[in-house]
Amino acid sequence: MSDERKILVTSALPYANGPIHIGHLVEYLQTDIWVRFQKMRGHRCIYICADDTHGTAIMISAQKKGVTEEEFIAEMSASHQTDFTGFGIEFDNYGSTNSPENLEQCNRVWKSLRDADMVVEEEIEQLFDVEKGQFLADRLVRGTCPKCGSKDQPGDNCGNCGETYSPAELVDPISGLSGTTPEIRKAKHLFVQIEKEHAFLDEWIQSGSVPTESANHLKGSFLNEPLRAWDISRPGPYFGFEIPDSPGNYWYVWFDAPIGYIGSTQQWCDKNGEKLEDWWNSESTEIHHFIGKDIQYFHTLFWPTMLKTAGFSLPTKVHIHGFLGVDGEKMSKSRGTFINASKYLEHLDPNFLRYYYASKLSSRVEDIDLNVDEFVAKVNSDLVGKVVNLASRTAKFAGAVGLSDKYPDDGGLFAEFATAGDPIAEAYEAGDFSKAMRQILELADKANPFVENNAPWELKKDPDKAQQLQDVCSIALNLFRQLSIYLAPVLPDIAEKCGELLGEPITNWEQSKTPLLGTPVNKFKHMMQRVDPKKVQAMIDESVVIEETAPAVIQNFDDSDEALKAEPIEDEISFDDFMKLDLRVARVVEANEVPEAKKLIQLKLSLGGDETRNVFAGVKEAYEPAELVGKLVVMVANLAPRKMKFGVSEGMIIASGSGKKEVYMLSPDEGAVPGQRVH
RNA sequence: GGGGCUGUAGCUCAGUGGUUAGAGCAGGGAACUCAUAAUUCCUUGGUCGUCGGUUCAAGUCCGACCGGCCCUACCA
Repeated sequence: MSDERKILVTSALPYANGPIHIGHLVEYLQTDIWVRFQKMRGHRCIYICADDTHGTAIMISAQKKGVTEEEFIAEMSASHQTDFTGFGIEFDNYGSTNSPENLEQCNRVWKSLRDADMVVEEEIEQLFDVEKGQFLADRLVRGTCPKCGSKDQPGDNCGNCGETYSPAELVDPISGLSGTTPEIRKAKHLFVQIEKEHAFLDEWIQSGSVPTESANHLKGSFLNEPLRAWDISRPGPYFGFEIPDSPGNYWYVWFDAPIGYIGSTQQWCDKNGEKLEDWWNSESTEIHHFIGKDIQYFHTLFWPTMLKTAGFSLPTKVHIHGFLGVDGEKMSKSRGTFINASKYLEHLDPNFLRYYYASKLSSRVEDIDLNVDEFVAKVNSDLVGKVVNLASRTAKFAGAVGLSDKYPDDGGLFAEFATAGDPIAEAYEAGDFSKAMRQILELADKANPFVENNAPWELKKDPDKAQQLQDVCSIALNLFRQLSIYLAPVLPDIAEKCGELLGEPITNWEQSKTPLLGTPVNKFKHMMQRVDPKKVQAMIDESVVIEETAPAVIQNFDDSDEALKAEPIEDEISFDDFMKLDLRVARVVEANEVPEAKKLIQLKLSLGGDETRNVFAGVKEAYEPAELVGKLVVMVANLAPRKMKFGVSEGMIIASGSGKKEVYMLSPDEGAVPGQRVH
């Protein structure tokens, strides 16, 4: 450990629009473990994070709550930090993107982009909500497609004809904020031409700073064609920083968020008498970002481009992780598996989750699954049964006499454990925590048989064997101490308790190489409770989100509000509006496989007599063509025809569900005949 | 369709081209009682998705196919 490294580590900045949940924690725990590991190895390592506080969503949430944005983000930041502290996540600095330090760094990066002639301006026609006094993001506008006349289309492209357009081209646009008709206003937007750095990115992506699988993905997608200029401005009002040389315009939240890494570092430097340049402009400092796969292109395309242009160091490594699932499914509020950090802490020990995640995380960009049964079994069996048990079963025999003065012959166990420290450290370094945990548990599996074979409980019965008893316990406790050192990045609490038990704090990895001798052994206290499955269940039960105002009559139905939340009810329409929609009962008379299509089935629908329609329906994953023939369905009969890849579709079948396999066609009760109108 | 990833025991996963493919958990049997119904020992269980190819040698490399996931294009 001669070469001390200087390492700056970040986790993605949590957005100040909601509480921390167990999905977020995959990232923060992973990063915290890595940072603690580096610190134990004697490196200079700082962990930098901040709340990501800007953007439209924050404005809307603050408005809803009736507080200022500043009040809103202050409260959220406090809540985030409480959660992080509760899980033992220790930042060296936790800042905010809404800070003077960050503004200063944004200005600096911005000036560099200007100087490098990376920024272009373009007038864009955008819709303005007069009532709310703000420009509307594309997704906040709906209206009629200018090309095909389909109603209720989003502001960026038509779901019907596929035409892309600007929201200003929509016919009869409606604001999603106020429901009023917005007016067209021109606004100047600023774009960063990252295409200018395409060659640099091609090379950087392959440099080893990005996981291979991500590099391959980027190479085959974004980098395979010219990179689109990045729209980094938003017209006011917008909660963010106003662009100094473009009054009335604000930096888009994704511009100032990553710069928040630097801004928060600046804050830390100011507090600690350090120079920012030593961390962000130094070849001897490593920079490691930990992020989720969903935001990789910000961190692997835009971010390096910004850093390079502004003369900052490039990331040494971008560690990318997958998403968290629970029991094989996405986290779900209705199932109670969307668990907030604070809710977890009400019921369970944070160390359980720290260990469980560590035992699942690898250096690959893979989703991990929190299997509830496995969670209980693994923590109880590995940590309580094997590791902690080692101390629990021997400490009290040694309490009276302490540890032996001379390390006894243990058949090479201590030396073996000490040697194992190197591969374990390698696994930690690579982010392969699951491998590290496996190796540590292998050691624990060698320590327990040692105790078994030397039966201290038998030795205790014979006063002549007192020395032997002390020796056996000294060995077992030293082995336990080695395990605690190796687990310390994951389980700092266990390391601390081990330090208390044996009278010497655990602070450094190298302590695993030398046994403790001749010191007293303190009274053993339980180091970790077993996981109580009942508490896990209680946590899940309390996390279930149900409809608040369910009328008494339907209380027996436990339908969740998930579907409604996913797609809120549309604005009110008049009866005339409704009558424009011509729904008809139709019979499927033909259903053909479209071999090249992934989602579509070609249907011939009969409205009775000779009236038929050719319809492409996106139900391939949910229905077999054969089972559809003869079926009565409900179709939109007067929908404008749409040209699709495999032909023209002349209508739409009514179905519910989120798509893919979750598609449920509606069919009439018996007696209905094709051609009948539905109203 | 294009791009990326993935398929090893009931479950979660290891397996630098080289002896009869491993671990943990779960299952079965026994021992022990120091320990938080902890521990230890023994044991059941796999055509390594399928088919080809390269090689003296393939779970491992290559190709095709089949299945799963993600992004994207066609969810009227």
